[in-house]
Amino acid sequence: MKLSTKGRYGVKAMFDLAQNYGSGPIPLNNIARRNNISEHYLEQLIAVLRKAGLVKSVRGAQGGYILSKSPETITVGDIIRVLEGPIAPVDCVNEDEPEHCENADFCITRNIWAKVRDSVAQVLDSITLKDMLEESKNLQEQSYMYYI
Amino acid sequence: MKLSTKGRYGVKAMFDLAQNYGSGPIPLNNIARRNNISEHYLEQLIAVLRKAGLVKSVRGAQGGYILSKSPETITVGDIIRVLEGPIAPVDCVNEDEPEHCENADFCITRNIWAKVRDSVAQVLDSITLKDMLEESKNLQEQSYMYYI
DNA sequence: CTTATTTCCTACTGATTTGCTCGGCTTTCT
DNA sequence: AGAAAGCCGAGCAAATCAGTAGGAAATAAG
Repeated sequence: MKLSTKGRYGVKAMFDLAQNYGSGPIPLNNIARRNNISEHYLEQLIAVLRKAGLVKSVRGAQGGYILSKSPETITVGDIIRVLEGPIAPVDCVNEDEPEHCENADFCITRNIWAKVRDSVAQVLDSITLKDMLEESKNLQEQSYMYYI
Repeated sequence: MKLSTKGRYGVKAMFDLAQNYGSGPIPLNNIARRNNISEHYLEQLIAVLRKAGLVKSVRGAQGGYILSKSPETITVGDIIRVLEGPIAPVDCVNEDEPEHCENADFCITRNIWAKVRDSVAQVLDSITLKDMLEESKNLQEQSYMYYI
């Protein structure tokens, strides 16, 4: 039940882009440096995000990446699904094309995995990049208060 | 975010033992055959469950395995934790000993993974083997009704 | 006492996934 | 022209997965 670094790095990178939303294209090496991620590896991940239409790229000098939609319209679930595939603890409850299983109708464990899938999806789909930006602002205010 | 076969097979095997609870020790080859699992492989998994105290074994002819507690006191979460380790989509929100991360206090993504962990744990910890037995009975009744 | 049944234990293995690295090509701004 | 970026494909070491293989020890039944 672990997430791979694809999903983790992907969410970090997208959050970084959200924090810089409106400031033009952000070069990948900036994102990689700020988040301690190998630039070459992140390149492969963001290529997937680009092909899925979540980010746009600007080539050439002063180029970089931009969110293709505003932060409130992108959820963590969107990012995870692109990088990790459909949310499902086991293949027989896959969101897209559930693997066929002849005794699915009578399978008790299957119902459990469906519940897990739904609860994970509910959490991930309810959090937008904008929510994260706001939470980040709250945290900063709190730590400011702490030093008064 | 996939469960391995360890968790899946383990829950199936434990549910099988729950269905046979009170009928003395159940030999492993029966469980393996009923659930289409390699007996040798299941052997390794049930050894872990035994060492964790979830099942008891009876050696020798007419031996086998028995749940060490009644089905209503064993949750799916208990089984998964034994076979797959602590529930956590990433190590920094591990239930037992979270991996140290110096900027955990300011990490926004960390909060997301903690929410995922909690929602998964909530689902898995709320389902006991007895719940599964009852659901199984309901399903059987429904399919009986269907044929009247 | 012997034999069949069953658990217990250790080691090995092929396939797949993960988490990268390396090198080079193309585009575009200055 | 040159530097700064994205784009692309190949390769690779380590870990994990999902088993196999083979036998030793315990116990019930005959």
